[in-house]
Amino acid sequence: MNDWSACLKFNPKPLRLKKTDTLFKQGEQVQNMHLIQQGRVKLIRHSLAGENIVLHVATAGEMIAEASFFSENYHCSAVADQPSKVLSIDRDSALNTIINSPQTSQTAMHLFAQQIRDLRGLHEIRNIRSAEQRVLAYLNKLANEKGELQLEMSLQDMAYKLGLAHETLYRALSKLEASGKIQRPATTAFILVV
Amino acid sequence: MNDWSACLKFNPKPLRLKKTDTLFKQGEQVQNMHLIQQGRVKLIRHSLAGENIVLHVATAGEMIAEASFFSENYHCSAVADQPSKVLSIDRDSALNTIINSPQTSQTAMHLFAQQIRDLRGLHEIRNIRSAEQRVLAYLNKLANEKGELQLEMSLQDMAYKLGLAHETLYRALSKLEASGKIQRPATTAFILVV
DNA sequence: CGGAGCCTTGAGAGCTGTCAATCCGGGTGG
DNA sequence: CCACCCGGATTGACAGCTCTCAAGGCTCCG
Repeated sequence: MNDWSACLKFNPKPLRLKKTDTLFKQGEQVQNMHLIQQGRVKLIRHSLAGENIVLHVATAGEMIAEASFFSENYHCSAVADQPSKVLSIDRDSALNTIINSPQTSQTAMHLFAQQIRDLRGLHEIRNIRSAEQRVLAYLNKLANEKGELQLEMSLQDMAYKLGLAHETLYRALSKLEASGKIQRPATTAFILVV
Repeated sequence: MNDWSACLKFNPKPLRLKKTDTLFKQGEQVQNMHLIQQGRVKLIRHSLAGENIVLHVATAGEMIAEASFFSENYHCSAVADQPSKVLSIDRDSALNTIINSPQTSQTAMHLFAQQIRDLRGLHEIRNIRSAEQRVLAYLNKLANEKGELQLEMSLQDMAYKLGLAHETLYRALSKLEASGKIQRPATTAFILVV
């Protein structure tokens, strides 16, 4: 759903993370922003009681720490939940670039607006009660004009995004396929039938 | 959750809408952005088949048309679903202001980042399966440091945001009150008990 | 006074979440 | 090269929670 190519302007550094690798820690000074290209990163807040609250699970295509963009310290930690590829952007230089270049400033706002639209869209889809209809709406959103779709994430990630138990997603997909509404050339590839 | 005071820089015009009043129509040229202060506005897309798809229901505190910020035409219509108060900001002047003033540019990005954080937070709360726990998490998020909270929307709106049937929300609130976890001085006022 | 919209509560069906077991493919260490 | 392990994908069974449908009370407003 996202096209981060515009981010190339910000001179990103590619990173590779193994599971449990830490991207940044709560309280540290903000140095970078990150775009997740592949994998899954958990944002965790350590409470005083020692509990770890999962604030967010960021998946491929998401930008993290944009909330920290204007803050001096990270207010949560980021830990890879899977082997992941991340683009890292130096925050200060990005901030300077944005401030000094109206052009770049617009680009940045585009990215933000894009995220907002995506989140709203997902929110609306999650208001659909029926698992089958919800899944169908999501596939429709992601598919190209031919109705084809190669999922860029695991089915479990998709289930998470849709707010479904993964078992429920599997069953919904089976039913959709059985009723002929979709075809599955591969596990994570789909074709929507009119 | 939002503080739009920063928007005063953009010289907003206050509007009042009755139910069914149209804020803007799909296809029209984008002229304004809007902040909803009170009420509820539906974003509707008119499909070729003549169906009206509800893209989003925006409630108090939300900014709409920021997706259209960089687009020439509205790609959906906005209709008041309730008597509403809206702040209207001239899009071109806002755009100019933002482009020419690094300071204002940052303000705008703050607003966007804020929206993203809010949406993510809501998303995470909606991953909580139990209605009771979900409601409690939401109340916690909205309450002040004393645990007090005056809801700025109807319970039905809250149910919508949480992805619950309103009946389910009523029941969850009753149970929370019965078990002593919250108190309700008024229908839409709450006190969280430790 | 009447209507509209919101709040509330009841009853029942059905869908979804949970628990469990199995299969499968890729990656790793021996 | 092979056995092993881990995580994802599937499928089954079942309980329980949430949704839906219904009905009634309440408040605000014309």
